[in-house]
Amino acid sequence: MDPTNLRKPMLQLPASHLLDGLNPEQSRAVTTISGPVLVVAGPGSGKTRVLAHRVAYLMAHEQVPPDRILAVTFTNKAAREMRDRIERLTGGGESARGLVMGTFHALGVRFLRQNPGVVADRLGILPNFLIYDDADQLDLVKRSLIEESLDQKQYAPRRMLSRISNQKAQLISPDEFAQEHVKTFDDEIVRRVYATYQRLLRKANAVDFDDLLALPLALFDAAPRLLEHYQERFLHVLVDEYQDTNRVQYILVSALSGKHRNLFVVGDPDQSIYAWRQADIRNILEFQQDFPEATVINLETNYRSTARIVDTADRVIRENRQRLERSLRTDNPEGEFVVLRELSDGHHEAQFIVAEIRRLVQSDKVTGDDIAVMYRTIAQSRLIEEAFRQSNIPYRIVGGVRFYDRKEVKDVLAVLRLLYNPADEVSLQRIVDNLPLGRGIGPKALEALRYWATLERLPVSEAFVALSTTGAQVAPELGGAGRAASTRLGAVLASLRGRVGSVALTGLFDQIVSETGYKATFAQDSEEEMQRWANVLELRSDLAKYDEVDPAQALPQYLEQVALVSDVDTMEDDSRGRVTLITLHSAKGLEFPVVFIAGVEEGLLPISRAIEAEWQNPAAIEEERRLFYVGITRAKHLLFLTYAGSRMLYGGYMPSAASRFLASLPQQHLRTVAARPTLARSPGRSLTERARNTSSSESSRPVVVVPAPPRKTFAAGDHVFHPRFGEGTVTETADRHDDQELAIDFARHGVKRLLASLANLDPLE
DNA sequence: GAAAGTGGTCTTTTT
DNA sequence: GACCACTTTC
Repeated sequence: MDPTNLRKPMLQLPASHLLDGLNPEQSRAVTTISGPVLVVAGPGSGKTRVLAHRVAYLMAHEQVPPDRILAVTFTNKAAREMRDRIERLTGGGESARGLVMGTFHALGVRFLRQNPGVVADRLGILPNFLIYDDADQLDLVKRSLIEESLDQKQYAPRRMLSRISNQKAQLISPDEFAQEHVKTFDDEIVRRVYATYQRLLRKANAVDFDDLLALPLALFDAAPRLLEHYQERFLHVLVDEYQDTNRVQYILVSALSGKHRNLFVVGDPDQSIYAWRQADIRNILEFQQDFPEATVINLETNYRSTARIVDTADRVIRENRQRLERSLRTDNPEGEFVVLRELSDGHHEAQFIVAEIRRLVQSDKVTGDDIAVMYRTIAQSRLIEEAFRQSNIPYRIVGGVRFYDRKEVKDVLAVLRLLYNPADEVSLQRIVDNLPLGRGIGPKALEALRYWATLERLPVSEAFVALSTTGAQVAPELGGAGRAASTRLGAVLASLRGRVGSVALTGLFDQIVSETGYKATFAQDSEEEMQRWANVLELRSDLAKYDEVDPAQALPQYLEQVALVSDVDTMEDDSRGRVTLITLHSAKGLEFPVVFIAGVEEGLLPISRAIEAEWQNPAAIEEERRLFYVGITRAKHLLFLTYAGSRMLYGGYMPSAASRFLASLPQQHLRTVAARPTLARSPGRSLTERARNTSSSESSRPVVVVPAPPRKTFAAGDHVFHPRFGEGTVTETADRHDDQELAIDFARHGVKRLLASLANLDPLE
């Protein structure tokens, strides 16, 4: 941590091996050590490798002490992997100790935690601050709406939060917003909500994700010598996924590298998929303007995917107008065809994916680990998950509801959070609403205590504690039942607080679930309840990981980890044979031998919101196209693209059209199969009909349509898969005209009699 | 104050 | 079809 610590590293390894196996451009990226460097790296071009080798090279060859290197990654997982890699390259052991590496947000916390005095004095944030996640923020916005007497129907909290976050990501304070950015009545509402939100956030001694980026800058403004200290210290600053940085991150990085100007950024403008959270593609496009002396290196050779996949990706992304002209190439073999498949609906799509996965796994060429199914929206995962469960295909889901976001987990976490930060009103509210101990404490009691606490200049939870210790003088207008219930809660909080810092977190957990009566709320007889209780116990095992940590430090460290881990971070490298289900966004940076992209449809990819905004904002569609590009380029060997003719939306089936993006797929790499005629559930028109009937929009351009395979016939004993009923065995068959009537015994639904032509059955081996 | 019921609204992606 | 805010009923 000490910047004056300029000790020479003990590494005396020959550094020559660090360039082994790198191509000339990669080598140049590793060895261009002084001045700003921009590496524009296409997918699969070895950028992770370059980053790791560069850091290792700086340490081993240039003798830069690890603690004078700062590397920013997009996820914690990437940081972990990078560290491992660097350690392996530099002789293992603890060689990478001292390297400052992590996400922007983790880095932000680090700066704040390292300077508690200045942060408290100048920014008004006490050392025990909490990090509010998305759900907490939303709670706070709702509370702000209530305080401002605004209708939640009219001013959707989600939208308000997104507008607030946009302001914060541009460093626009509530005051500045009020003075310069209020143009419409809606802006005026935003102004009010933003101001209140920010006030409540600070009152709760909490910071949100945007603050984690903005507050370090405020800190440096308040204490310029602090910035100088870090500038002096960091000889080298490296940033991964630079195309997805926002304005604040750009300023932070520029500031930190301001002294030595050794700023090394790696990114791919074609993979910029976070504009919606204020990522600013200009950061990478204008790097050379910002740093005129910059060296620019292009990595265009793809080592990941087959030639057919690379060419397909290249053709797709070429259609974007706002783009640096460049190409992606590979020396890899041609590989297999890309498969494009139309299905009648989402069930059938899931069933197709299941059938293909079975086929692949049974061929022994791949295992479940090798396969990922990607989609645009989390909602799509449900049908696929269901089909996997019914077919006993092991899977894991990345994204969606984080473990820490589950209700029952959050309930217990709320207590831990409140113990750490008594000002955390969001958690207090949660406890009052959800734990048995909160019963009997209604809005009136809470308001009375809140009022009293304000008068006494205490955090609200202290009012509860005070009730249990000093009783009568507290909140005199609080009557009978409410007073009794509040006193009970206060007593438990006081008792728990007495043990914080001296007892291990698991001990605290045990006391919480028993004394708050939480454990008793889970009914023994309900399977669902038992599952939820199992989740609570899983939280206990998670806490147990911190039992080795000094009890005084365990709670803050744990809570910080909870706030900053993403779902991808917890993804194990070894998925133990399970297929990965993942959103396209989360899949960035990953690779799989086999990739399915489901729902390549108008309305999903591109998403409907982007289509609606198309005329006003064509860039939105381009971002969707980049997302598709990211998906395609995750695949090493096999790529399957599927879309459905109709899809369930708001509880009803809606016709769905093939994505416009499919029109740019090169036909020579494609195997296309249209939907089988399915009479049962097919309100959507087939692709050919759609191409014939709709007008000249791009989306209607026909993709090659291969005739549907001949209808299969079934015999008794056949194993089949039905999109609704799952797996079953044919027990009887009877010929009806040119059709078959089948009796099928389904594992989960018993015997059904179905017509072969209508039932969407797929044979199973 | 709590539980059960009703009607209206939504679904983009995440550190 | 799921979830939430709001109501009715006890």
